Amino acid sequence: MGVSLKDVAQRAGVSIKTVSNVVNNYQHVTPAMRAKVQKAIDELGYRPNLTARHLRKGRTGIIALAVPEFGNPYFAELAGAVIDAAARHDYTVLVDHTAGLREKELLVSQGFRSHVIDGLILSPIHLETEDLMARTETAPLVLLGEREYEAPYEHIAIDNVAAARAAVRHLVAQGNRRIAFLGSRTGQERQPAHLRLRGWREELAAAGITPDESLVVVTDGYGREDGAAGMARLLDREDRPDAVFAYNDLIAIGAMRALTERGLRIPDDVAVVGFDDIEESRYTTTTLTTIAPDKDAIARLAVDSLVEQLSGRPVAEPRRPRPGYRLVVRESTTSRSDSGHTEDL
Amino acid sequence: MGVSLKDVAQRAGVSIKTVSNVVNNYQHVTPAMRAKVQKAIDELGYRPNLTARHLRKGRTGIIALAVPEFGNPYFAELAGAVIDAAARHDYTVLVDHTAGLREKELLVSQGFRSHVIDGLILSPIHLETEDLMARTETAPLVLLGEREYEAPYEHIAIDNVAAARAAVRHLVAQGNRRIAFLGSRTGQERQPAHLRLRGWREELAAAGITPDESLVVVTDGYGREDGAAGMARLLDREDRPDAVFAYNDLIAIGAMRALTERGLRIPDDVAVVGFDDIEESRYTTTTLTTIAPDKDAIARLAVDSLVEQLSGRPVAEPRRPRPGYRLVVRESTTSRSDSGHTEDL
DNA sequence: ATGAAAGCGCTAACAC
DNA sequence: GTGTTAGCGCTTTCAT
Repeated sequence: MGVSLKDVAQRAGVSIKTVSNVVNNYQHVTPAMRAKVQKAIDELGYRPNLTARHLRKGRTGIIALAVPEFGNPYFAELAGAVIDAAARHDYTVLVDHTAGLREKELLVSQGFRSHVIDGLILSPIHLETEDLMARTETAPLVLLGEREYEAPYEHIAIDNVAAARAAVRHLVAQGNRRIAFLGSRTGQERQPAHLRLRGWREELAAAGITPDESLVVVTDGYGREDGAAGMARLLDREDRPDAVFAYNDLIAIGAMRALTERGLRIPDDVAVVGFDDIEESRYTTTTLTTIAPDKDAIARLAVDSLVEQLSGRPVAEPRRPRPGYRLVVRESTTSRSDSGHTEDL
Repeated sequence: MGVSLKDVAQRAGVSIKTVSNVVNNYQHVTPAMRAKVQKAIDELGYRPNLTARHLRKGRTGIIALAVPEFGNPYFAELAGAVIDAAARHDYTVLVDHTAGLREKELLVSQGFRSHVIDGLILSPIHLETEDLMARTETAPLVLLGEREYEAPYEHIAIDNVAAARAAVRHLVAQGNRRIAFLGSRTGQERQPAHLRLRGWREELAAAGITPDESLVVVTDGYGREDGAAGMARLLDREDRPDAVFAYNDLIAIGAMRALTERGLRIPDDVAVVGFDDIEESRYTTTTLTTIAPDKDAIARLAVDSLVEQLSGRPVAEPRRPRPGYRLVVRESTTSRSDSGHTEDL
């Protein structure tokens, strides 16, 4: 096995405690002693066994982040931001994906690695409030994303309704009237796209346009192919829309692909707005107008909340921090000369 | 603190060992005893403390994966594949990113979390052979990616030279002659793009075309913006190329964006080939021809190798498994009717 | 088939 | 300032 504190102590001719003091940069160690111990450490190539330290301290310094899938760049970019935010607090991140399966989300929220992770950041899609209420795991949990829950957990999310309204308002301002919503899951109230769909309804109504529910398109998933398939179905109808508000950028990009394949021009024939501001949206041939959630702020708020709870703050009254977002206007909704500006909201 | 084995033993009126037997599904436990213990476990809500188990067993069941950045979908997609492959061996993956910094790569390879990870899969960019030789950490390490090392570690990578040659051969077959290489780092031999650049040189020579080194474009990084900037510089010259072979898909996508902005048609004016086959490449307005490494195979081979080493196989003679790859022909190199076919190589 | 006891490597109390 | 000791929760001989 490896070299332990005992081995180093023996070599240096001191006690275990002294070596421990040196390793942990304890204040009151004479420089001479420190040097002597350090020499033994170097000679033996000693590396502290963090597992033992974890057992002793009851904490590991590891937090978990569970997202639906890395295939969606939004979550990949978010994961990078979380890792950086956690590193600033000396936490390491264990990343997992749930494939958007309620089963897997449940498993993760119950603490799939009990006692090895100090806390969890979870971005659920199909988890239900009752799942959360039945949770027995005691490690702190912070929720991310659009789904809303009646459960005593901190939830970090931008104001999705307001953001969706901003997107639709922009489309209306550009003169569009038949605006479709692409990426609904089912007709139910608690579906993932709930809030953005509500924003779509509210803003249309506010603009004096009666929301045409037949323009709400259900997709199988939230990827590019789902957007392409949904858009294709929409275009098969007689009365095609003049604009599309997509649940996320991937769906929007899939939709743009479908439009291109049919020879339709963006935005002249159909304007498109997405949601997420993944980097890809800045490089599509027709660059994509989108809502840009402040991913760094989301990551920071989530990690800060977790760290705070780990330091002992009670969660009696979970807050609901609101990270910022922007509407980023690009070519998919405007003539090229107009695009490129950004609206902070 | 939490509920321990001792608490359960006390409640059930048995010894610790018996409870442990039940928890670990040990064979020789009478059903009656098992039921009694299980009851106590359920009543107390006992969860085994994995940290303690780790300390005792000297293994944690956690392996680390370190990639340059999640912003590149290739690595995000690969990470997903590695997590799945590891799960099949009951390993959990701790994902980290190095930002492509040699400093960070060094840190990670030295075992940034000693004793908590059983092994490491690292995709280096700027790490040097000497760094690897100086490594003191004993946890097994598996290397990924294009860089080559003279060090005793297993290295999983497709045949980059052959793959690059296939890409260039395809371009030549389409009638292109002035084929640029986009994404070189410096003029040195050991640069990251080394092998793909060699493939470019070899295939051109084989086709009877003298490689024009002025068509090798250095970029600052490996992202979309780097590709756009590099392509712009190339187009500022008088004698523009008729085709571009990019180091990866992101650079290729950036290049396509630059071409579009200048009103050039793809592939009529300039054909483009990428490398990685990220999903995005199937949805760009002009879909991108690319080399598609078998990511699942790469992930599987890497995890299998690690697991094998963890089970005791010596690494005296590290192998060099060669996962497969394909040339996926899309619109960026052919007229639309020709595209969509795939060549297994 | 079950129990008793040792010890994985470390930190935290408490002595000196 | 430095040494001694107990114990975190678990698995693993070794008894019985």
